[in-house]
Amino acid sequence: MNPSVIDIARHCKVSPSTVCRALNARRDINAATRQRILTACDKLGYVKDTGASNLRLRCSQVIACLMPDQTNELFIEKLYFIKQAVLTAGYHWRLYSFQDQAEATVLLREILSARPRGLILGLSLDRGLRNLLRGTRVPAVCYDCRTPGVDAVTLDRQQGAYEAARHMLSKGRRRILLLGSAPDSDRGRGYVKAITEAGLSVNHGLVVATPFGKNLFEYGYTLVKALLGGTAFDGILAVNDACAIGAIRALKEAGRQVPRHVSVIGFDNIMVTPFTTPALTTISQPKEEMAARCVELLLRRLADPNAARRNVRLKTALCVRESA
DNA sequence: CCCGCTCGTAGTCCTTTTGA
DNA sequence: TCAAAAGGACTACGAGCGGG
Repeated sequence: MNPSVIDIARHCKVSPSTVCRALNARRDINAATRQRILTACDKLGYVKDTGASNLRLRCSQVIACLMPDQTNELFIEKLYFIKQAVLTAGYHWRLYSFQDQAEATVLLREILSARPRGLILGLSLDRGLRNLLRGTRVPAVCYDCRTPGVDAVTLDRQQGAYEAARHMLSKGRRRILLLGSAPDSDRGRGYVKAITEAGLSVNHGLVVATPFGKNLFEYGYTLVKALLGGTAFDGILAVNDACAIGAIRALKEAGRQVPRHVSVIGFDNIMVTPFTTPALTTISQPKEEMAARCVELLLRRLADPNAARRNVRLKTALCVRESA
């Protein structure tokens, strides 16, 4: 049985309230008394019962983050900025990651039962889960996804892809490969818009959709390698930087120079790109701003649970690194 | 006598368990 | 079935004490 503040108080011959003062770094306690209590906590193996603490305070200080499992660099960077934003706002951060919808459902129930102060969701909720969320009244915000009735921060990928494709067209590229995105996806719509605005028609042989997988470096590499034998292209708009880096490797192996022979634009601007692949132009996600806006929306919802729902849509920025 | 520091008492929070 | 109790952390309020 874990010792409680009462046990610590008894051991130190003070009251439980004095122990609480010591544990919570309050000013109204003598420094020597505080040190004596903290030493006793260490000695007796005291661990705060957060359930009881939440009970007393009527809320927890935890902002939970439920995100899909991913192993890519972008995911790590996203989490880093979300965590920083949560900590900066003075809350604790807990990450829960899921592999499929079934696990997400189980985790969401677990999260809500712990009554977090807020929730950052990396998935769209179905009707059942929306009802669950509404019942607990835990304020939530969707990160880069949408759920009816829930605040959201999303990214305008269509505009990003549109600007990227226009950039390549302005450099004289006419056969641009859309690598990893379907024509009816956000990126695909931006691509199609730019192509048609330039008076060209969309060549469906230049649109290759790939499912999101564990290793997009590999996808980019193998797909471009396979295409190089038969399909002519002078530009690649890749679904993300990892895919683009794989594509560039395949191009190099085939003796094609980037960007002299083929322009390549990735998506996401992961931190490693400028060091590993300086020639790669990329469409930058404002990850830090997205995280900050999420927390901002949560705090707003905490202050006014009845505030009108908001969807903050952020723009991408084209980071041009190539010279061609 | 007043003020500030330190610490204790009593009561609160809400859900689950227990007992009548 | 329903009321009461339990669980642990926390704080509002107030008391004791010493120094100016």
